Amino acid sequence: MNAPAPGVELRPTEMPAPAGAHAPAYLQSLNPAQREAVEYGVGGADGGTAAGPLLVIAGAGSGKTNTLAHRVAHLIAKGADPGRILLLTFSRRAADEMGRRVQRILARAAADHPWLAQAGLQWSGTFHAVGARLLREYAGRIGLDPAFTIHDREDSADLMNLARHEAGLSNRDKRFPLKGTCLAIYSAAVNTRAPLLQVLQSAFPWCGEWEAELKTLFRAYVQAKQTQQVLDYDDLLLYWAHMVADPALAAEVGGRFQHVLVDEYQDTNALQADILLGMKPDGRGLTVVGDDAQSIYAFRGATVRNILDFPARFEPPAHRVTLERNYRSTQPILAAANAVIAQAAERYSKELWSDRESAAKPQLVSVRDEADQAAFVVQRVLARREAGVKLKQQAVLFRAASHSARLEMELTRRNIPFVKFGGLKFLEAAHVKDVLALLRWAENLRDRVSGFRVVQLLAGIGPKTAGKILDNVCQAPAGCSLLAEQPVPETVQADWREFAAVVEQLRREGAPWPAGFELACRWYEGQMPRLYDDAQVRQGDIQQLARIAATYPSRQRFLTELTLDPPSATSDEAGVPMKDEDYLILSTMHSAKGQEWNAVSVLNTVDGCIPSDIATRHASEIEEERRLLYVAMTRARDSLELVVPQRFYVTQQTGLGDKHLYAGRSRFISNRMLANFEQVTWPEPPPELKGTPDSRQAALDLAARMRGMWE
DNA sequence: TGTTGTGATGTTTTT
DNA sequence: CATCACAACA
Repeated sequence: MNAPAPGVELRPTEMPAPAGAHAPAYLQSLNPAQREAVEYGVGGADGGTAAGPLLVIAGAGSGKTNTLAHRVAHLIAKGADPGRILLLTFSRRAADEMGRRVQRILARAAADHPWLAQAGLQWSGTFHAVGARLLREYAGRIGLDPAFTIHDREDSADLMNLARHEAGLSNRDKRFPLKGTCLAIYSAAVNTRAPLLQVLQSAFPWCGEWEAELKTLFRAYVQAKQTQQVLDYDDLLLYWAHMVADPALAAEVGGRFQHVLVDEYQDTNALQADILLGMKPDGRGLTVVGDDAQSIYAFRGATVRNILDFPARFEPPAHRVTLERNYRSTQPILAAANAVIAQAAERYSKELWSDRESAAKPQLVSVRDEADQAAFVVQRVLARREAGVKLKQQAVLFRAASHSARLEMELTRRNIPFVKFGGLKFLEAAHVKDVLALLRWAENLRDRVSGFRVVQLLAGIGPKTAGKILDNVCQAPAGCSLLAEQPVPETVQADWREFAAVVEQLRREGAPWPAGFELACRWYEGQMPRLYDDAQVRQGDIQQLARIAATYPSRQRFLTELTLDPPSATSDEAGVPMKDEDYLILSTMHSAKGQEWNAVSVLNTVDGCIPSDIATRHASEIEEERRLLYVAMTRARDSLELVVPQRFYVTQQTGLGDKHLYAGRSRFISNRMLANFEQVTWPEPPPELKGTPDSRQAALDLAARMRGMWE
């Protein structure tokens, strides 16, 4: 789908630092390329003056975060106003980390300029979080209620479903796409800014026949969101983009920020690119950083073209700096990772190198099945801990959240603490959503999805009654919600009155927080035993939520920030372990982005898992899976092992059968690459079998050869 | 009208 | 296995 990438010239990054460098002491630790990225366009009498656009191509482990942090600190040290720097990161976690580093660098610089140590970034976060903040501020001028609530993906899907039913699309003779699919299509169209038909043809070909109906549905969905004053994730970007498409507002919003810096630019989409261009049309003050080889969010509309085409979007083109020196991984690990990415259909001329010599190649470990895989990983993890590597410095990565189930059982059984990132279900649990729906409805009575959910929690109220109540409440004049006087069935009257009183109290002006949470909880706990058999277990989650709620200053902040930045980790026990406790990291490959560990184990390096068998329809999807494996491998500093179970169970199977598949090693580790790995079989084959051909191994080799015929 | 059971169907990654 | 659509019951 893509034209060949523009070549990125190799430049020697290992030149000695310029003699007699006049740079301040806090930049001495950087290599020349990094320093160029930090200092480009900064300087002169007034360092706050914004120079032309800058693109930093930063390979994995090339000190990208550090470089960006130095650039921010340098800008501030040279006179830029920290309150007028906008730093867009991929996650809240990344934003916090960046803020800490900037502080540290400034503290070092503060020896010369004591006032610097106080400077803190005020505008840093994800595109979505910054968008939400700007939209609330400008709400009055763009026709939004500043008290709008934000729907997460599931809420959005529920609203889509409502619209879907109302449009009469749910009972056709031919099956209409389900709510999740509808939302995915809508979201793809919004984020890629492409016409619906094109989105359908390229990504949802089986829904092509429904174009007209989908258009109708999306019109209804947008209408519903607007009357209810709710925004979905995409709206946070879409409204922002439209806001800066208006010249006057664009000048105002863009002018607030002297400098805009974007991290992980390879994972931004067309809408985000338009936002940046809207705010900084000539690119002055704009810095983007990323690595095309690590683009792994195409499923969310991200396009690697953003970073590839960035220079040419400006006149004169953006300045480009490439960071190729890797400080993270040992040379053998890097060689293996380079070999994997070298197979990519579209190659970008960038080859990472490291001077961290090591004799240890990454291992390709053959195990019998997933049980052995879990046992193997646990054994290795413990061995490394004995050797002094903290559990926190070790990570186990996998393609899909469910892949770690076996390992989690084993860890629990052996009392090894762990924290799992990605695939979090905490906010998706029905009871957590119930409580949030109550709070969100209290925040915004027009939010139909929340209201619909919470009202039906009462015994005796179903969809029909709930619908009527919501209609009445929405039509009531502002400020008088008439909650208590709803036409509920006789049997529900008492319960309803109690419920209405709770909502009224939550809505009262200046209701204290987190006392409001307690109030909502107390009511909800009364309903739980009736709703769930396992109310006891679920109550624990509610208490967990209460602890989280208590850390926010207000209900609005709590609701907004929880949907935009849900707790990223779960552990088996309630809550994240104590900070000083040691625990093993489990993470999806996606959530591992930007992180690094001393030791990394990759689970299920098997065709069907990576690449995922549901992502092999399109060549471009397979390419993304390849980059995903590359991202996983480049997280490792000293030790990397890819585990290949010869046999693994089909995760979702009917009944109690032991349906399993024999799958080969991931196609991304081709035979030619085997020299980059040390091949290990675990457990070690018993001595009497050594030398005799292992039938299973032989069979697999043949299979590989069959596949190789078509490479 | 509301709740509960049955059979069919999709199924990853995340702001 | 979880969700959805629909049919049967309270």
